[in-house]
Amino acid sequence: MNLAATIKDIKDMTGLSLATISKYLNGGNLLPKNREKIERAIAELHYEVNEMARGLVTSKSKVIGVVVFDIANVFTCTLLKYLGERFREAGYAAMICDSQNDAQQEADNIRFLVNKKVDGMIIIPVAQEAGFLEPALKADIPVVLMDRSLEGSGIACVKVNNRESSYQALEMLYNYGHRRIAVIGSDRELTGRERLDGCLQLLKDKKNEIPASYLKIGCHSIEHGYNSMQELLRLKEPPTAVFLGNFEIILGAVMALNESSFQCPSDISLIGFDDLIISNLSNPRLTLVVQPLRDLADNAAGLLLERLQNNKNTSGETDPEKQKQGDLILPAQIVEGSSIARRL
Amino acid sequence: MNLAATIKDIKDMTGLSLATISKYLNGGNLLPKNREKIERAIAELHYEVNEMARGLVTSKSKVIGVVVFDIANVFTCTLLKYLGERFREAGYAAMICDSQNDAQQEADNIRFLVNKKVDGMIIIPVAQEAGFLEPALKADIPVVLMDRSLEGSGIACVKVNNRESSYQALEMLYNYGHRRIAVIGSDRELTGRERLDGCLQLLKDKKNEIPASYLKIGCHSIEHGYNSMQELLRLKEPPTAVFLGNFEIILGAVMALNESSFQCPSDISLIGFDDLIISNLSNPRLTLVVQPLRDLADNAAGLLLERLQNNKNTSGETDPEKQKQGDLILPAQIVEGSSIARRL
DNA sequence: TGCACAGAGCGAAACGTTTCACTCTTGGGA
DNA sequence: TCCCAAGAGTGAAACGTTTCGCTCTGTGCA
Repeated sequence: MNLAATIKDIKDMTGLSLATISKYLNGGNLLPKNREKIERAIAELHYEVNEMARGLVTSKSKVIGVVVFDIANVFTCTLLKYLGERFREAGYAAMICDSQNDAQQEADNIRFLVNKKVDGMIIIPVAQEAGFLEPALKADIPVVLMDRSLEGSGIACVKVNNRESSYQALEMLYNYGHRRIAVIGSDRELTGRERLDGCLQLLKDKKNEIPASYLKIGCHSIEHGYNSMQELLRLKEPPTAVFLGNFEIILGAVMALNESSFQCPSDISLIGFDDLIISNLSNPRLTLVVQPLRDLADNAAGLLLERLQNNKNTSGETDPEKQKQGDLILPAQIVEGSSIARRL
Repeated sequence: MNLAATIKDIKDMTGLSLATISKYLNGGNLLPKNREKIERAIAELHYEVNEMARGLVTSKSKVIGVVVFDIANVFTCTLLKYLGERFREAGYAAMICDSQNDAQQEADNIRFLVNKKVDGMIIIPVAQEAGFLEPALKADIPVVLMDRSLEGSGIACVKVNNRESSYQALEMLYNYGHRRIAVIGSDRELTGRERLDGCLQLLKDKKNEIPASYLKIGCHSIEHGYNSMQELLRLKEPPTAVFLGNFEIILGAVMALNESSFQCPSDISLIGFDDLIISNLSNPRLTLVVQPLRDLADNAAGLLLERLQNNKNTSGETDPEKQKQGDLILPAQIVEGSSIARRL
């Protein structure tokens, strides 16, 4: 039916040339009289730029691809929210792809976004090697990682100081007088390994040996948290404090604890890594290592937008030295609840 | 540098015409020998279709726009996950836009997606009137709503039976012997109003009058839940049971309860509307009205995909009667925890 | 042997922009 | 008064596909 108006219709209506109208659309200088004419025509015709035609010529889409390992969790979607805000301010839209924790799908996502000619990408990766990024790098699309670095890839990653924060979390337990400290964590992703590292380092530094049964290493899942906590509580000598490696583990562990006869913090103290919102639900309120999600998103978005800007200026001739930026590591913050008891 | 290969490079390499190669790309019939030639060339050149050029000609993008009122919550992003799965299966990608609970931004999002020439839209709206959808409807883009209908708009909405489920939830409290029943809810969105309606209807049907102070009507926010619960507990005669209208309200209310000396369920019983996952954290486990998120997403995606299919077949000549579909209403399910005590 | 027809391939136009290189106009300084 | 530069506008080519209407080839049947 009524096909969308094009620049040609404006030309017919105003008598101006395509080039002039294009100039107007892209913010060039025009005689006020012509400017007015065009504006009237646009209003009357309800003209809207056809982004595909524009994209075809400029090979820019004003779209940023965001690839996340799993979209259905609070960590991810809060980041998405903040990222979205930044991009929108800068005139970019976000195209969000969920990898569903599957490396194959992640690789597909990258290819898909390359085809869509996104101008840049933010990625929270599933894979542990940078190979899957090749299509993007080949197409000269700037990439910024979040949360999980790809070691040795030379691709910048914005993340939290997992190691140091976990160290501090365990230090807190230690300073409260705890010696029988258990750790439920994951060694499946870098993030988890870094957190484990931090925990083990503190124990080592304090020469606070713990039995192997206190070390529950699996993946970041509700199940692992649930089972591990059950096992810990069943021990002849259960720990007096437990470090919970991420949101899902907290969820599972608290569930197991709630079903048991143990009380927090009188019987068992808890400190968790991740989300703030959940601490509202548990009683007592959990003490948590909280990631500065807003800062993480702001920095990642800023880094990417800056690159997009630079790429435009230097028209591709980017200094390879500048590309090889290291990680940007932000401090996490311990927010105290009342889930840690003092032991003397 | 190495510009992406185009169909023309394949032409040069194979000696075939552009039309033939295009035919190959779109699944037409070719001599095996030519098919092979093209495949070899594609592999060698790492050719990938330029979606913008294709889109310019076909004015199809194979992208579905998803506009959500707020991206940073479990309800939304779980839906996004399921929707994404369906769309991916059907060869579509999702472009997700966050309206941040702001009608202005929502209208911008619609315009943006129309410009991006998305093939269809799924919308969980902020606005209560359908006006903001005009750009999409004008451009003949099929739209399916979720969770919140736009009354009188004639646009299909996939949602849960808020009224009936809330009715049943209150009935459950009533059947457990509760008479002093309070309701914390929202009248800001249709969803909230429907739930309130259901609650009030049960009270009416049972001729179970409650004091005005038991009716806490505000918005779906943590704050409203928190403040309302505090106020209820401070009453001379507090309720024995409370209905919590959505996830955020549950969060706030449980927080207030945890800080008080009241115990659930001995002092006060709870039933909440929304998310399953949170019930794992609270102690005791909450009894909840749970929405069938997977079904909601499957149905919404199915409805939209079907329309896209039909539009293609009939090339625009859609029966206006068919467009004016009513809402698709799915039943929610009450999942019992142990947050309701028996009162006799 | 001739004919019709289906299948395969082709050339060129079209999609709606941007951009390059050019022309025209105007006004100010020498 | 003349000249020049800056500013404003223009026509045409280009971006990488799809698609329309056409031609060519070869097969099977009468």
